[in-house]
Amino acid sequence: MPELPEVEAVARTLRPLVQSRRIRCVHVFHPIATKPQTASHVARHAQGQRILIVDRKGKYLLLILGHGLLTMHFRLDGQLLWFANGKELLKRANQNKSNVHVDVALELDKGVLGFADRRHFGRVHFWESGEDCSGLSVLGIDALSRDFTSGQLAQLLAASKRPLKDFLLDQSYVAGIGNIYSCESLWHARFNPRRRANTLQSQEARRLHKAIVSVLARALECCLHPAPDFRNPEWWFQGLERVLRVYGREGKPCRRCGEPIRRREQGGRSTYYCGRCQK
DNA sequence: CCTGCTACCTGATGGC
DNA sequence: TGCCATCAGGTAGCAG
Repeated sequence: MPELPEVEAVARTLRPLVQSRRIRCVHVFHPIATKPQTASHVARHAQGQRILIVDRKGKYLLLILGHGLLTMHFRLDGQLLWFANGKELLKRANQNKSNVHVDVALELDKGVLGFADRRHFGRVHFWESGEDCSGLSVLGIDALSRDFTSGQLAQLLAASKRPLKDFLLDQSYVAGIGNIYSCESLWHARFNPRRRANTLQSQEARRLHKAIVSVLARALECCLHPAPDFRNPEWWFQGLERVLRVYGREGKPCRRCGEPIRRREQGGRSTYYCGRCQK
């Protein structure tokens, strides 16, 4: 569940389920999911605490506890699951037959929250303070926050010589944009992904800002309708293809000018763009 | 400091 | 069918 809109939809859906619940017990089925922290570190510190706030920063989901916080990062494929109680968790999770994979589970005073990622890229960590989490403290302006204005974006762009695509993927400038929505934003704003950030005029920065905000807003709407269904281990975001204009459309005609969409490796990732109308 | 590359993992898909 | 290569929405760590 990768980029900002997906994590935001998860945070909003999760909030009423866990806010002000107490964590009775932490089960770490696959300790790789807490690396480099140990399973017992996470379990010991989280157990017995109340979840005060469910928050999101960039692509991080935060559970603010009475003391310290849990961070969850889904990387490429991580997801949340929900079980009625500990009994149901143990019956269904990680049994050969059931095929329900769970890496970490928080048994609450009502219900069980599971964190699952078969690929084991995703992570659950405990921190005394958010500042201790390097991935969190390095984040720039959150793309959904009020602070993300076109003026702020213009300033950041002016200070970077990197290609726009790389700039947008770097979470320390603007947090939350990933491979899909960077492609989408650049397509909407009609910028070539290789264009250098500091070559944008202020008018152009405004155009990019508008594209990012509208792309993320539309994706968030899509992610919320229907909302994630944590009870169904098969759940995933539906209908994103509907809102995507360029990502994954290699060879298909550009929806603006008809030119075949190209795919190119940039920064080790696939970038989709129109060679004719993105300048 | 900045930038670019690789490793980290598993599963789905498509060509032969 | 089976086997192999390629691809996947992300980031940490390291070398230059």
